[in-house]
Amino acid sequence: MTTGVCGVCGTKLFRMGVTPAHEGLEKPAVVPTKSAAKKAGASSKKKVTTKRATTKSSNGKKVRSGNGKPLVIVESPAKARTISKFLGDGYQVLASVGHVRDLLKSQMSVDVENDFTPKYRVPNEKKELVAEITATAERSKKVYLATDPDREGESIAWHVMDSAQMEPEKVERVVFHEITKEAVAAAFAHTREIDMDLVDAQQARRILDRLVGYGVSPILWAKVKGRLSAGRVQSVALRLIVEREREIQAFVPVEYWKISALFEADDTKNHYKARLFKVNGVDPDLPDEETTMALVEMLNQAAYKLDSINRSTKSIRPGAPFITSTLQQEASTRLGFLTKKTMAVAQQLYEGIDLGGGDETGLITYMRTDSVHVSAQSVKEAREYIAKKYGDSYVPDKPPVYRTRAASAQEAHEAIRPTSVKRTPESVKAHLSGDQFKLYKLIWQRFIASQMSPALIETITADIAGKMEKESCLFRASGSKTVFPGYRAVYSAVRGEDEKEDEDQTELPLESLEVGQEQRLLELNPSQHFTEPPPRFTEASLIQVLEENKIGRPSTYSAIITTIQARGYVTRESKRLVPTEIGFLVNDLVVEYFPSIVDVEFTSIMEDKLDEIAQGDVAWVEVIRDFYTPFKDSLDHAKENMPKTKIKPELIGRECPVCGGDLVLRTGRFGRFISCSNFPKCKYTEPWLEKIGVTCPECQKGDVVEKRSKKGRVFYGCSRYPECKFVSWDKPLARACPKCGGLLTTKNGKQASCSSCHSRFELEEGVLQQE
DNA sequence: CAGTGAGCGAGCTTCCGCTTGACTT
Repeated sequence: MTTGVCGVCGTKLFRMGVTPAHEGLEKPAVVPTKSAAKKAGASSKKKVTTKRATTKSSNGKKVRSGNGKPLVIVESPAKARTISKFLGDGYQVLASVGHVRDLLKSQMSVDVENDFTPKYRVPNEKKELVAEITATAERSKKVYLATDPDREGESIAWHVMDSAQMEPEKVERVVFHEITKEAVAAAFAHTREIDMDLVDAQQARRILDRLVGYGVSPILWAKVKGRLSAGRVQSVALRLIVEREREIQAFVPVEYWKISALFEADDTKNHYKARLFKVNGVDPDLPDEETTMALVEMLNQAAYKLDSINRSTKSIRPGAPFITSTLQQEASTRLGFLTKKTMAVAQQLYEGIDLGGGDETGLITYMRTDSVHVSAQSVKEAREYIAKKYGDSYVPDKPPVYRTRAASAQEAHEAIRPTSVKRTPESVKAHLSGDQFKLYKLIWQRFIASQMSPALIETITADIAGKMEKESCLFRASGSKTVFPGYRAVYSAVRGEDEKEDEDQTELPLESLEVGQEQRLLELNPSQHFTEPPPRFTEASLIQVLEENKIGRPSTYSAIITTIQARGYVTRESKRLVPTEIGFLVNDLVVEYFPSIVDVEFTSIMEDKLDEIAQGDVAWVEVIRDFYTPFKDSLDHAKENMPKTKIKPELIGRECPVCGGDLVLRTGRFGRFISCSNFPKCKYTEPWLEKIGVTCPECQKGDVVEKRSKKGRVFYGCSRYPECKFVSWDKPLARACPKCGGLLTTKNGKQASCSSCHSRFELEEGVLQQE
């Protein structure tokens, strides 16, 4: 229960924490809470010592930190800095930097014979941090575990407590959903104990993933080759890509025809476009040119008049503020960013940018989230901004309510939004890189738009009836115009986003038309079309499907893509994901021998079970046992029966000039090379030249190719070597320097420099941006 | 800064989710 005392004192005490030191010093160091007061009793009323703590910590220096101050643990260092500002000098805040302990990496570390007892270890790179937390906690009277309010956060809290050997009686669990002074104060006023049911749900998830990953991967090593992997998440991702590719391969394009027309009303000079909509009351069936032309002939003879006009106004609501997946999606389609880049740039915006004052300011809220919820404070700020900038009509009566889509959402964070609406993109542009600015602008606009009124679009549909000797037909013309832009004043719609793409959309002379009026047919335009296969996944569209099926989490979406590429299962071809030979092979084996694991339903069923564990309805060991018993049979069956498969080397589609056999691509000590498939009988080889699409700047004849030095370093040379000796460490670009016409090269794909006049240019996806 | 290379075979690889640097290439 929130008592008046709690709420009031929490707020009050909190304010002292952030006011100047002289005031804070006279106040209790610990915010008294119901539970804290009960347990800690008098200790919470002690004054903070005036001695300055020799803290600085977390920089690796062994320092005597704490000085009895209460210790607060959060997950991220950036959050630690913010919280520390709120809490003031009376608290010591440390970041766990994610998990501090995990199953030992080098072995299964799950004792399946013994109730699946996990073997946890603090990894080497975390030992120093855990030691610091241990030492600080020892000196602190109180430890607040303020890790994220979700399953993983609860688990981190428990692992921190356990591995830092904290005395349970001085530990309190604190959760907040927003990082505002008020929310943090309220959270400290309502602490609780660690929820072991939630921790157990995380353990079950962790152990199941280990059993699957470390169970199936070694079978692939034995049957296919080393360094392959399978897992609950990556194997489903691979399956989706492979199945999509097979759909595309199996797709047979079907021819169809469309007929559009140009009409003119009798008494106007305006003409407008319409499309053939019905023939004898049904959809036109035009499979080939012959049928189409026969119909065109008939349509030419018909008499037309306006049959009906329908006007309607639809209201289109703005999209919800960004979450990780939607941000990745939009940054991909609007900015052309890969997910990794989106996340890296967002991280920079989150951690803080120096806006000139010397201090770093976090520009956005946390970027790994699945919640569309935004704080009341930010909504208020946005509404004031919108009213001032655009007028009251752009502010809806009530703030729009958005529902979090992913049912598995754990709502640990807010949606991704600007930390202050007042920091408009233009006002901070000078302090941001090009990419930072673009992404910040996108996030800022999306959030503002999400708090604005719907756009009002008026659509007009006119049906023109044609009468032939026996048959009848109907043409339809439609048009739309924006009556009120609403949120689109800020965040424009991508073409075809909400209306079905309709190339026959027309301007609106339709307004002057009247029902019954005769219409003159000016021309008929038949056109040939073919049905198209579904598109290959992009990184962002794959993530969208995974998210809809609750597979993977915001923090791992980008890593999933990286993994399946690192294993060689998938490559990227002009931003689309394409399975490789080995990708097909591994997928088919996993689908055949472990069908339940790669079922898209699997994770969702698992999540339901985990919820039951978190509710305390079932013990985690039972859930894991129920899963493992049949899974163990699948493992044994696969070890026994899965065929040993050799990977065929890739054919390059040319014949061996020596023996006439097929030439194949192999990988050797110095990278890829071409050899004869009849090796060792035929020893023919030739180098594999990786062309980068640039002609040699020296001889103008050869292509620039990517090569590796003996030390493994990549360099670029001419394909006509040794005749032409052109070489370069930096990658040459196709475009010549706009200033002097010299050779442009790039080191990192982000900046180009000219090798003769040394001008520098920014690159965007390999394309030159004018300064 | 570069004209070769594979075959043997011991020992290694691997999961998902939370979070950032500190490292070579």
